[in-house]
Amino acid sequence: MYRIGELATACEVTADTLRFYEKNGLFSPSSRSDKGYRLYTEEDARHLKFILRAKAMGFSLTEIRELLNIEASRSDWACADVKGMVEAKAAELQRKIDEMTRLRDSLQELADACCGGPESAIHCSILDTLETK
Amino acid sequence: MYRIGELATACEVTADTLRFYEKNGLFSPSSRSDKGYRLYTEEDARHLKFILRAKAMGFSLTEIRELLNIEASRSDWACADVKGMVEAKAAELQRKIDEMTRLRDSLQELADACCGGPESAIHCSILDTLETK
DNA sequence: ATAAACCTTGGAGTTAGGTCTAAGGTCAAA
DNA sequence: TTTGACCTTAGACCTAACTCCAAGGTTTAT
Ligand SMILES: [Zn+2]
Ligand SMILES: [Zn+2]
Ligand SMILES: [Zn+2]
Ligand SMILES: [Zn+2]
Repeated sequence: MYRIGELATACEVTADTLRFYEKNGLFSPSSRSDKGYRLYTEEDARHLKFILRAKAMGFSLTEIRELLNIEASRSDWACADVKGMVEAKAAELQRKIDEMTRLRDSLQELADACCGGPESAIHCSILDTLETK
Repeated sequence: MYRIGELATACEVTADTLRFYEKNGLFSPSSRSDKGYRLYTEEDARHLKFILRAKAMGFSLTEIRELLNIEASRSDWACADVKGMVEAKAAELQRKIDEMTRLRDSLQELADACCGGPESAIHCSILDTLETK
């Protein structure tokens, strides 16, 4: 049995984060000590690692809650459901990547047009563009 | 002279947003009517458009405040300063793009390994990976 | 003259994912 | 036995960029 600080340290998060996850219905200790301390089992630890892996994959806590529901009763779901979630997330990420790429290109174009020299910015093409494009 | 709602409509933002920008030191009306209504000039409108263009380029309001300072006294700055800001922003964006691309690839890999079929997710490789990788 | 549409202010609420504080209880070591 | 490290709770605070509200004053159209 781990106490909250031990599990937190082991998983490189803070105890506050674990309490936050608990309050938000992602993850609770299997039991409490007689004085009210949270006690986590190895199984709880695996549970937390699942959450942290999903988070590292870019899932929001809300989405992780869905994944946990599926994981908790796998037989009620189809592979198609799970794959659908992952592909939707990948597509969402792709849209953001595209958007940011366009932005980066615009910025690079802006930067390329500026001489970048040490003289006064009175004639700076970047400011001119922002002012009047 | 535009009143706040007129300028907001013309620039496709809300009056609340303009008040918010004012409260945060980005942009104020040149004058007020005798009853206290904000009155904006054409110059103010250009000012706002500068802000909105910078925002569309991905600059935060804090960064836009800096850009506005530079724009307000161009001769105190060098092209190098301005170009530096823009390139730093482009680099920051690139880092985020790289991060998201890695994430997207991981998700795609996860999805590719799953059959995506209609049968039960008991054997689902996605959940297995999240559980035990 | 009155209703609709506008404007003012200060301040609260939103989202996401925590982070921190206060005030107190518990446990292990020296 | 007393320090120090740990734990408990409720609830406030943080960032970013708004968004909404209440309660009132003004302007415009009919
Ligand atoms: Zn130059
Ligand atoms: Zn320049
Ligand atoms: Zn399958
Ligand atoms: Zn599967």
